[in-house]
Amino acid sequence: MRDRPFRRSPFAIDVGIFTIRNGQLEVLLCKTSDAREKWILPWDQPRPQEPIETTAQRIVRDAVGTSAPWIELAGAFGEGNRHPADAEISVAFAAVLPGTSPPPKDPQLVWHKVADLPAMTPKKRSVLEAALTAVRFRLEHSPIAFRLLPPLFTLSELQKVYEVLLGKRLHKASFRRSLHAAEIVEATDEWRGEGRGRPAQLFRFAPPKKRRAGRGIRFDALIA
Amino acid sequence: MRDRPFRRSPFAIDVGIFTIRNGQLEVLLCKTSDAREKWILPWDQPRPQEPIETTAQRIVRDAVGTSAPWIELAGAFGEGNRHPADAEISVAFAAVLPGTSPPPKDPQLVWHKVADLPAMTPKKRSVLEAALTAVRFRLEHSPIAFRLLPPLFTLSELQKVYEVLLGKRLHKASFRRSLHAAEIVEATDEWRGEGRGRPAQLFRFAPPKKRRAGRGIRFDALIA
DNA sequence: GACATTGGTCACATTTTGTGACTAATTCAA
DNA sequence: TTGAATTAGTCACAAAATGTGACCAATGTC
Repeated sequence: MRDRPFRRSPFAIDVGIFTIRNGQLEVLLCKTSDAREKWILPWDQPRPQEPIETTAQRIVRDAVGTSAPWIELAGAFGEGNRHPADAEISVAFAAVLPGTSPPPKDPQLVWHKVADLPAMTPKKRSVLEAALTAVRFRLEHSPIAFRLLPPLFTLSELQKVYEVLLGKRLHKASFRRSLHAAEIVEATDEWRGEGRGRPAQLFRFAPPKKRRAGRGIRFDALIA
Repeated sequence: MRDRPFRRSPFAIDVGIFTIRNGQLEVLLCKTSDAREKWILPWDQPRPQEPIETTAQRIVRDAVGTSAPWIELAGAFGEGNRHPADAEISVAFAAVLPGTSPPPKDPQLVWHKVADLPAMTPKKRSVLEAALTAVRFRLEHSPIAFRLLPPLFTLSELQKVYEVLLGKRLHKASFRRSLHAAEIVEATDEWRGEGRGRPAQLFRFAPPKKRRAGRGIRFDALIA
């Protein structure tokens, strides 16, 4: 995010950066210098010739020091000149980071629980909603959940990520059965003991080679 | 689509307009004045203060006289000044029309079978691919298939739409069972005889009131 | 050692889906 | 007029996927 863009540009890139910490979904917001304590999403403008995905990743890097293991287009908005740089159009991206990522580099950047957001303008808020919707929506088609975890993780941790994103409890046996059937995780020979309870085996994400042909139509997934 | 934009604007809206005619998926393309006979998607630039969804619908109306019953954001592209109006960013929408829609108003606009596309620049082509992907991808969450049909349709027609979009045959009994279970169609007391064979009952789309809570995770829908 | 806690698996009931075969209503040709 | 061809619509059963409770295993705590 820059205070003085080196080139005036009529569009802006906003990025909703999400992570899970302490079992809660959080988003990285930026405090404005505005007296009314409004918060906005990290943003910037594309440099000349810069692809917008590159801009989005640059915004993430500027905010937390590393690029996001998952990032995707979430929406586009005509803004009516309300954006900080008077952008007429803003393009929103959604990104996720592992919960183990380093803290923000700028004190104006603060992680906020998605369940307890601070004051934002309705417009900013709706951009955030779009990013959040994109994350939840792509959950079953993109390996988002795995990107919210470090390379090695336990199956309980993975299940917890799904539970947080879906907002509902899952049954352990069902969850693991689907996981193994899809051959989407690979067991390592490492185990982790986390204080009390039996130690858990560590797994890594195994990108699927070939997708099985999907089954019939699911009309019950239709909205409106 | 305008030849001389009344306001220079650095971004453009492209719309992939799809329909199904004669059992084939088709897209509406515009012939450029270029000697090399390249084809592009219908496009325009937003007017001052105009929301981009409005621009997209205006492009559809200008092309075929009616607005699209379904239209949705499909992608955003940094273009590196290759767009006809030197746009740096183009926002792509995907739209569908019933196969019964009137023919294009401009002779430069021609329906092309998606399975047999004419010469396009790689960039334009990838925008079209993005629009097509958006249609296929949203198929199970948006009532797209119903928007490709007139208000009253037979179940065989609906099945055919799904088969064309999915690129595979479906089993009649399964298809209808899912359809009725989701209460997504409503029988009318009209019937239509189409030459030979038993007449078919006409149905209308019944927007679902309440979604059933989805079942477990489908890891086999994950890509890459 | 008993117990609480977390990980991991199993078996079985229930639900959903795949599939072929069947009946119904119409047109067309002999 | 009859029967083959064609398209619509339904049924029943097999196969597969999912929901669910119970169980055993390994660790820390008291």
